[in-house]
Amino acid sequence: MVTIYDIAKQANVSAMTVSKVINNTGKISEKTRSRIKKIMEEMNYVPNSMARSLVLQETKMLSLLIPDITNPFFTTLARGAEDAAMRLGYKLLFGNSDESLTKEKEYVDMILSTRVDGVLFSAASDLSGPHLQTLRLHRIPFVLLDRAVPGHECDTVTGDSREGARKLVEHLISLGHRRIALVNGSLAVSTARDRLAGYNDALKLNDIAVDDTLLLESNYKHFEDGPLLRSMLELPDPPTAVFAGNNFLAVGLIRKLLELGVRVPEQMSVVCFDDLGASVIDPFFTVASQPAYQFGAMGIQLLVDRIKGATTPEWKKIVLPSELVVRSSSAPPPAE
Amino acid sequence: MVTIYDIAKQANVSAMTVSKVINNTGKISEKTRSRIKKIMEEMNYVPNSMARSLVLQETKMLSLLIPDITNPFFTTLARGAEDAAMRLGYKLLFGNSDESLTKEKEYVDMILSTRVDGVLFSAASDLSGPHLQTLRLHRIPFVLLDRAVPGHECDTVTGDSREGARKLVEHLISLGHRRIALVNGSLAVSTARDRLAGYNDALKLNDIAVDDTLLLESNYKHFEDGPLLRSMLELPDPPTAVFAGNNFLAVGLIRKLLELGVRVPEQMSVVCFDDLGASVIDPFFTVASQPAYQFGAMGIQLLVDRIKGATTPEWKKIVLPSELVVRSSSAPPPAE
DNA sequence: TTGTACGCGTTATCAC
DNA sequence: GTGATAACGCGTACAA
Repeated sequence: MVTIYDIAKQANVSAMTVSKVINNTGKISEKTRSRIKKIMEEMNYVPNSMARSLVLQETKMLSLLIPDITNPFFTTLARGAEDAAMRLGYKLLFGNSDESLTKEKEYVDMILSTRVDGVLFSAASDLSGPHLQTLRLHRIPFVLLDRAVPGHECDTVTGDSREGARKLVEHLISLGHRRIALVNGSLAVSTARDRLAGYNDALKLNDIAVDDTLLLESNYKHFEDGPLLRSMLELPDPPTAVFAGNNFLAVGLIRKLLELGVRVPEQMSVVCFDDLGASVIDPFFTVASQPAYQFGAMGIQLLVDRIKGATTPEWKKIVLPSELVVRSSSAPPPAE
Repeated sequence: MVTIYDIAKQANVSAMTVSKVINNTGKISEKTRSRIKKIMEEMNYVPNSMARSLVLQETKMLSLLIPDITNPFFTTLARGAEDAAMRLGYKLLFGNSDESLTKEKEYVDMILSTRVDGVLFSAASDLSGPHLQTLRLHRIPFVLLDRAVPGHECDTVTGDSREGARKLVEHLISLGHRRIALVNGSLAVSTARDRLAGYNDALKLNDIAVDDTLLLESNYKHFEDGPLLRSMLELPDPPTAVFAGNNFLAVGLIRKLLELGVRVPEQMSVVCFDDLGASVIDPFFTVASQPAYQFGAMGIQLLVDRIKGATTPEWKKIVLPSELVVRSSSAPPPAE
């Protein structure tokens, strides 16, 4: 491996002069500068970023922890973070916790030993609290993305889940639905709680009683509660519409409905949070679409501001609006 | 930041003793070992992996470069790579080249300066050759994933694109199609060339003449050639089926067809390479499905073998089979 | 404008 | 069993 010393020897200068050329620091005559640059080219020299980090006490690396790398919401968010990071001169270390606390912990350990300058953290659930404590203990700045963690004040970029959920459900109500089910993610995740709250808001605003038998708590990765759905459909007064907590739940739900011979939207309307990304043929779902790319981009911006101390001490809370997009998965309830 | 010396001082031993405890190396009395461990806990000590890498001359990090982080094929591949890497004690540094040579180069530079132990490389195109040269020049082991680069012999994990394409097209032929269009990715990408070859194989085997007017070279990210498609449909003898080079092309194509009022599969059959992942509602496409997760997992295995010198000198070429999955996007051609 | 001495946090070697 | 020393590749402070 060619080092700064090899270059120095070749150029008949000290290592320091080479270092100064690399970093454009100090005064160097144009002549030696270009001579050294040429030699670096010829010898294929690449600075060792670890050695540099060791002395500089910064890595110029940020870490992005997401809970599901297969979900288009998070991959789009990742693209936003990646672009912003690169633009600001940082590298991004991706981590995929797979909604698992164990994996998340492994990534936190790696983050600590790698000494990244900051973390963009989309928590697996409320139980991620200790992981945030660990980061704080080690003075690693972080920004929470998409999901808040109760009891942890910090910079955050979240969506307006409550608002968005209310709009979706009111859309259903305006179509004439009054029996509206909610198939949600785990209530240990803040967005799921907010979406439930928005759902409740909408019902209350329209004088519809909340019926617990219409509430299903599943998880954001897969819809696995076919039997519960079936018994919900067999209720004396079954739902005519379902609000799914995220895109994957909506997909799983629809698959199950198709299997059960329930047509959407003729017999059952389905709406959901988050869009489905590029791989969908016929935009079909009525959704509350979130600006995923912006989540990542703004998160990085916030994080870098915090690292550079360019922010006021109080925590910044950015809330990104979701947009109600009405498509063909929602329609008036079937006539009695 | 607490260092090995802080621990040593607290424990009244030398830094060396602490190091030995950390790495379970050398002889240490059980008593001091547990005492030191306890102190490390209390002081929240985390080894600095950069300092360690500097002296050890290895980082235990691998890099994965993929061309499209929004494509389910590559995210699934990434999951496979991630799991395998973690299992073998390596961290994974993701890079998303976005099918862009410029971004790819930036990632290669970062790879060099980070001194990763090896690279899993899914090349943007044949033009990535120089990037591979760079890696080789710096003696960084790499494994090519999914896409070969002509003129670069190395370990590879690829799919049987030619075979799979032939099977897909023969499936169409067996349904009665004889005018079969190909909407392909850039021919600067090896898989696109292989799929074209498989397409040609199938036609030749069945005595169907290749008609250049039925060939469209687009790109794997988006289908953007609506006008060309339209003129193809206005041909005196238009195609009755299309073979799309990958999943995103198929989706873009279908969207365009819907727009033009062409029904699939009644008026036009569509088949494609790669499946669409978890976010698809009603598995619809007839596809050649590739074991994406395996691509990543086996790639890591190969790479680590190579790093450890556990492999024979000759290059390993793993070819993963694709599976023809017949669904509802393909049907006999419309009766004349 | 250029060079010297030192330190960043860790481990290998070898002596005690 | 334990410890002193040097080395990994680089940048800062200070001299020259």
